[in-house]
Parts: sequence; C-alpha cells; structure tokens
Amino acid sequence: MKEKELRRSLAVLPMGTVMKLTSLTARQIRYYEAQGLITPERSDGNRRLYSLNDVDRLLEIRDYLADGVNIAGIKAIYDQQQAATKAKQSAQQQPLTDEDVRRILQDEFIRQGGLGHPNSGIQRPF
Amino acid sequence: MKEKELRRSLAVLPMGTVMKLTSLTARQIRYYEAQGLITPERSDGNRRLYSLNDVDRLLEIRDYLADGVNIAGIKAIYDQQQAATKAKQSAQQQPLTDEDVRRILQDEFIRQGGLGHPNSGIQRPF
DNA sequence: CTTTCATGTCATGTTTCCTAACATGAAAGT
DNA sequence: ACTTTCATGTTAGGAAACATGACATGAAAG
Repeated sequence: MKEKELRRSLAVLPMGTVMKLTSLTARQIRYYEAQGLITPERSDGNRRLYSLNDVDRLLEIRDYLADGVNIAGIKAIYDQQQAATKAKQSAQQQPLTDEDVRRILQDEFIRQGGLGHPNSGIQRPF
Repeated sequence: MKEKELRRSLAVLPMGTVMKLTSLTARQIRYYEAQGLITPERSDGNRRLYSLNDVDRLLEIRDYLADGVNIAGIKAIYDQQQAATKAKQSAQQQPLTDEDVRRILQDEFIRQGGLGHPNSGIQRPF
C-alpha cells in the first residue's frame, strides 16, 4: 500500500503530458498554481514536474470550475480538507509498536532504580 | 477493464519521464528502438511519446540485458510472443453477443423467405 | 587482433517550456 | 452605464529538453 502511494506522488510528468491528461491549457495550469491550488515540483532546469496526485487534483479543479465554484471557493475547500486531515493526524496518537512498549517499560524501570543498561537495545533513528 | 488497458497504452510520456521511470539513458532507449524492440509514438513536433506499456517493456528489456540476454535474443522472445498472441486471437473465435445472434438469425430468415425488414434494427458501426 | 555489441559523448538544429506582459469577454459592484 | 475582478488567451524572448548523426570505446566474440 505504501508503494503505490509513493508512485502516485512521484513528480515526473512535464507540462505537455499533464495538458493531455487533463485537457487543460498550460495557461490554466500555471494560473491554478499561482492561485495556490497546486504546487508542482521543479526540475533542475526549473520546469514543472507533476505527480499523478497532481493530475487528480487538476481534474478536480476542472470539475469544480465547471460546476461554477470559483477559485477562492476551491481554495477554501482544500484549506478545510487540510485542516481536517491535520486534526485527525494529531488526534490519531499513532499506536505504539511492541518495540516502543518495551523501550518505555525499560525507561520506567531505569528511572525507578535501574536494571539492565539502557543502551543495550536496538537503536532506532526516530 | 477496457478502460485501464486504454490508459496503459496512452502514449503521453516524453523521454525525460521515461528515463526517470526506467533509469535508462536516452541513448539506450533510442538504441532499443533502433533495434526494433519498441516503437514509441511521436508528437506533432517529432518527439517520442511513450505509454506505460512501453515503460514496462523497457524495464523488461533492462532486466533481460542484465541477465545476459542480448538484443537479438530479446527480439526473438518478443517475436515469438507476438506470434503466439496472434495465433491465440484467431483461434479464440470471439464469442457472439446476443445482438449478433439476433442479427444472424434475422439474416437467415430473410434469405430463406423473408419476414420483417432487414433495416429495422439497431445500427451497429462494426 | 579485428568485428560486433551496447553505450558514451559531442555538435547542431528544432521543439517545448519558462516568465512576464498585455488583451479580453463575462460577471459583479458601484 | 462604467469600472473592477476573474479566468483565460496571446505574444515575445530566452532557456531547457529532445532530435539526429557522427565518432569514440571497452568488453566480448570470432
């Protein structure tokens, strides 16, 4: 599941490809970017690089506009979505792994007297 | 299922994208084309356009070469595959739809005496 | 030790994409 | 009725990516 997400967010598609996939003009796509609706990456040579997720978002934008929603409205929708996602993330309090549990228990033990040395376990980068 | 096939054979990816997706050089990709292993489409401005199927094939070619198969060998494999596919297609005798059955029955009736007019049914383009 | 194979590199021209500016028709305000 | 705003079109000049063709090369094959 992680693999597919990575592929979908891989920014490799240049303007011409995205134009064909979305049937939008370059002008439109750049304008939506200027309005803060998308933020494509850039190549070394400063050319825009889009991911499949970006393409999906552009298709969404296209549909919203076709439905009469203006750009400010679309931005509001995305801002709201982002806020909701962020709230959910911080509320999720990600579940502890067995590894975490062991480490925490060990720390507890060490603080209240110490048994076994703290640095004997597996090193975790974060 | 038909939809996905279409998308996978949609030729929209330019050289730079394919280079990134396959980690092949432009020289390699063009060489494989010169050897008849792939046949990308061309844009109006004569630039190569690849589909996801093409990318898959390039990845295959890369793997074959890494395994010591030379280009003639890879071509032989593809020629053989194509022959097999073609044979299977002609043997498959694609199943008739209800619509086909009705049309054939009607033609039969018409030829052996006629009941109902031939052009009263639904028009099918092919 | 010369050929072949797969690829690298360079030169030169064309196409695509960049930014920035001005133009425009349809809505919306005043 | 006139002026802004919005979303998009168009044009211009420059930079990046891509095209083809030629020559170079190391490894393998003959």
